[in-house]
Amino acid sequence: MIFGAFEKQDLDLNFDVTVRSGVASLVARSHDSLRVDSEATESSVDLPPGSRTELDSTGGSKQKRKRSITPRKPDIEGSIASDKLAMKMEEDSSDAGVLLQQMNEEHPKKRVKQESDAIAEGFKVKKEEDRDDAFLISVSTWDRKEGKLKKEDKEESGEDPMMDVELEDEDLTSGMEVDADDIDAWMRWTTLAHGGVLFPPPYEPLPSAVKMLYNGQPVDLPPESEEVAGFYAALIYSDVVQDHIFPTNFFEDWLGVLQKYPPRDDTKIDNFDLCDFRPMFEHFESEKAAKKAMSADEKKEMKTAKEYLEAPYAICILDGMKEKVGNFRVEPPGLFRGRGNHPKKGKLKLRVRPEDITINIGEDSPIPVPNIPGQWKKVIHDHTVTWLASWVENINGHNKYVFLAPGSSLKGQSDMNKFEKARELKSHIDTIRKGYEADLDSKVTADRMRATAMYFIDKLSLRAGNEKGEDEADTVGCCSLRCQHLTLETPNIILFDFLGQDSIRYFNRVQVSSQIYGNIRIFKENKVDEDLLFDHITTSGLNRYLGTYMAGLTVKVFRTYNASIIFQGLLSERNLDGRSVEEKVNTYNAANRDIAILFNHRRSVPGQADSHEVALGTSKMNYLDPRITVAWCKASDVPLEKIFSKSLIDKFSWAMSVDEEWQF
DNA sequence: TCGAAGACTTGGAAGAATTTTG
DNA sequence: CAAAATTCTTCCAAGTCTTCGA
Repeated sequence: MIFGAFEKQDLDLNFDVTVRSGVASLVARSHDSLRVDSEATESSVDLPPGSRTELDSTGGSKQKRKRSITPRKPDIEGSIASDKLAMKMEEDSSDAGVLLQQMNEEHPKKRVKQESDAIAEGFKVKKEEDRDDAFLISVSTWDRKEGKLKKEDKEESGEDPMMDVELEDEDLTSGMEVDADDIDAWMRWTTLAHGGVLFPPPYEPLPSAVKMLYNGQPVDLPPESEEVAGFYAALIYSDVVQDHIFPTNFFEDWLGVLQKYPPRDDTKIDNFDLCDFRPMFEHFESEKAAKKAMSADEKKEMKTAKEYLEAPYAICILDGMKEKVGNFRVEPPGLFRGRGNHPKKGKLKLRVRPEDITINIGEDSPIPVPNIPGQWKKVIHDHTVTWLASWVENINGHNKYVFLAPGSSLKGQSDMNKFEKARELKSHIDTIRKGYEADLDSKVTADRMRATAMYFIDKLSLRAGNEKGEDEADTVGCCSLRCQHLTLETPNIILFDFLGQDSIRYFNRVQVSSQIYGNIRIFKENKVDEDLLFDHITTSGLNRYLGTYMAGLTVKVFRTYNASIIFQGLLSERNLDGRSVEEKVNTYNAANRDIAILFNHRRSVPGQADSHEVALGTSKMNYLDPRITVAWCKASDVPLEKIFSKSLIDKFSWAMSVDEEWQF
């Protein structure tokens, strides 16, 4: 009895695309076992009952819940005081070496690793050295942050005069009694030095021979409007432009720019159909070709120059440790590429200036100087957040942040916390399942809806499904499912068909109990297609309910939990004795694939419109506890590099030391 | 109490780099 | 060897969930 089968033809609308190594179907027979059938490999595996709830004795340290108390935040906002301005780093000295030196002078007790030779030369650091170093750093920082080391932690931070100031400040200004322990819990760093963000180079006007045509005639555009025209010109043959919304939004915004910066030859542009961007497109193409045709040496030289330019921004010093920064390059202007049917796609994403950017940095660290003219919007010293810089993008008004790289200790710490929380769910899952099963026939509609939603979240790993606005793509998750997204088929089959995150289609035919089936029929009664299926529940209500079972439990934890526990079960079922490394890797990938299919992780196949294949990377990156993989590799003698790329090994450095017995 | 703002994780596309194939 | 295929990295959009503020 097949439950929730992905059928080949369901994976895309018009094309017969082969899902190459297996179409898996999730088979749920009872709440105690989930089965993943891999049709193509003709193998089916069952998790032994109980394996999902097996308790683990190695349980990690209980992490203190971040912000479990809600005292008023200390006033952390700073200003660009004139004396600080004087301390600004000089353009060519704002590199890691200088940052390190400063940190050493100001915090002599925070032993900053002296690597003057390597770091002073920044970009010249050899890759291998760099990696070893990063590994050492993240391990030691991680130790420091372990809950049991908190005492030491406190003593250490006590050495920093700024911490004392913050604490006193808090005690004075808030009526609430907050002990130093609590403050400590939501401080994410003590000292932080960094080089700010790297702005893209200013726009360079096209050669005068390259002009767009309007009504067949070349138009002399000023650089400001030429730049925006160029954004569109680069896309004229691409798929993103082949609908109505994109060009319409582009044209509207471009007309706005043209009003301010009209053609110098007084051409009046008001009809999009008369615009011919092909000369610009061809120019870009030939530039691309020229770049491609460069000799290997030239390419290498350019790369080195780029790394040299970026070196001061690529790392920061957090609590005395060198850490990689993630997205230090400011997003260049362009046309907004919303996914799916986004009503704002094609709109102009403006160039970000220093005046748009808030810098978050340690009080004692030199304030970086922007690499283009201008002053930062403001400089703050917020120890409770992990971002180095932020700005508001103009399309949706959302905040954007510069964070540390995935391999940093800060990110590694959160990542480990995430998986530890998922492991904690193991000891509550039975109670939770009993709870929602009992509520499936509740007389209270809200409870019955919540129970039914929980069933989908638990069994199908659906996302929570927060409410979305009119000015966003119409996508849904569990709580935002509408009647039109579920079709009932006899006997007891539910057909799910909706667009999830990134407008990826979720199509699944699922056999359910008559209780679930009946519930859905009731929830759909007297409603139209556009009505909410679960109109008596919300994501925040659902999360509040989950929180009563386990502190910090939310819907998303179920995804992490399900992915990791099922994956581990799949791996442990295969006896790999005497198999070649290649066969073992194939087994691993098959299990990974089953998870990716359950989670509906897909990517489009280049060239073939609307056709998708299973993507393994997302689950590996976000949902599968890396310690499962490390332990499996050790136990089965498979080099980790066969499974994790360099950047994943870096990201998961916190997980490398588990032994082969380790269990999720 | 509730909508908006804020902070962080999750996600696919595109481009770059590397490996395989012919 | 080149080009095709595959894998990895970068980019930045789109989620989740918490906190803020009226």
